[in-house]
Amino acid sequence: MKTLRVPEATVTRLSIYSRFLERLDKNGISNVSSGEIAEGVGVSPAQVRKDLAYFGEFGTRGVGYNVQDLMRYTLKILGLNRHWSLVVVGAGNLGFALSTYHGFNIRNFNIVGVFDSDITKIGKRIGNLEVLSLDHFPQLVQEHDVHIGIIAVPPQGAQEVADLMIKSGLGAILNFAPVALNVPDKTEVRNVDLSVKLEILTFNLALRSAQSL
Amino acid sequence: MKTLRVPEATVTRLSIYSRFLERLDKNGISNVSSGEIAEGVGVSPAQVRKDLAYFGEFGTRGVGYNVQDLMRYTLKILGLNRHWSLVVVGAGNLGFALSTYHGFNIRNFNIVGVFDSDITKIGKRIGNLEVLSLDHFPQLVQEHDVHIGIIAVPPQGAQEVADLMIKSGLGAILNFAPVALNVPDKTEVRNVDLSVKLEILTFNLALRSAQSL
DNA sequence: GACTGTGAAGCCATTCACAGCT
DNA sequence: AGCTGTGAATGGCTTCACAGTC
Repeated sequence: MKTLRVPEATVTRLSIYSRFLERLDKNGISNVSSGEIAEGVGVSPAQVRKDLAYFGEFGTRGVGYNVQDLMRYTLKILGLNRHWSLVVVGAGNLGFALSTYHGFNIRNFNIVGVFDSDITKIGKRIGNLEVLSLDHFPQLVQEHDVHIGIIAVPPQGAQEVADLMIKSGLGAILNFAPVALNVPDKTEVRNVDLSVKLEILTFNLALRSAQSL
Repeated sequence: MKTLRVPEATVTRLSIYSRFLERLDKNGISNVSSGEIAEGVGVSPAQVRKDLAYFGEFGTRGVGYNVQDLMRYTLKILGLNRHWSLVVVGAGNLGFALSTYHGFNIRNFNIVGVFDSDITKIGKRIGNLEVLSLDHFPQLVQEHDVHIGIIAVPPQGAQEVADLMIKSGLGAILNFAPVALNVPDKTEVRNVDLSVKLEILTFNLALRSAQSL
């Protein structure tokens, strides 16, 4: 088997390209060059071409790329030629925001369950869902063929939730809790750490004011 | 002047180390080795030492690092030896969640203003803040000496908000809108793109099921 | 003996530059 | 002439391996 080794940064940009292409398509633009994509998303043209080259030849020399075709290819590569059901654990403010985040729907993601261990939150309505006790977690995951879970609980509870997710058969976790999760190799985990991003900003601001002394 | 060129990945990890060290400190642990830090946050021991080496020598050979000292150093490096006032633009679900996110307070970040252009949201209470019209934006930024703004509006409005932030004197932006912002070089921007992270997961899940055919 | 600090090596991602096609 | 596709060159981050210190 040809083992496709693609840099994660490339996958990240592919996701961004695909959204940009959707925008072009919606605006009725049918052809685009690597330079225009680069301009639109803030990378170099060579980078765009190299990224796409990992997956095939999608363009026409001298002309560029067909927007609709390339859009479909990128979506397919990202696995977005199907629906994905998601579950969210944690019905606090962040969990609520994620459960109702419109950006997910647009990209074919569907939240099918929201869970919390806090008895005061169970039964609460979020959109057309009801917050459930974690007792129902494994069953709902099975019924809806869920593969991805989102963790939006405080750090102390995150590992326990991850364990439950893995035991219930999820293959991928998006973790918003600021802790390193311990999971088997086969489980894909990506962290979104809100404070870290802010601290990159403060680092740079602090550096800058130190330099101007 | 010695120009300190530090990889962004190093800054990211520094932020993670510092939080881990806070946890150790809270648990009364006073000494730690690079191996223990590595274990705790999921990187290699050499990486930990290399990262710290960008900023000085903080350990004792044969012994390790003093937790409290190293914690303070890392916080200082990240610019967290002071308070930072933040403003959030966008009082939708995401803006609301960010405005009330406890993780920010813990790290010395303080949300001092939440704004929206939607007249139905203005006046709404979020914690002890009131959602304000953008008319008040420049004034509040000045009064509270704000340097960092968070964008939590739909993609169409993001660039306009960024322009206002820059005109009002902010030096750094954390952008949750899934678009590339156009800003002058001096303005620091970092993007948090929720869909992108999910799509890295679907990419890997799709890849995996393709490989097992 | 244990663990840090660091030059060197290795590895990976990005950029360059140009051949190839329309 | 214009733009893609790609091998080669570059640059940057991570890992290695060991000298230095307690």
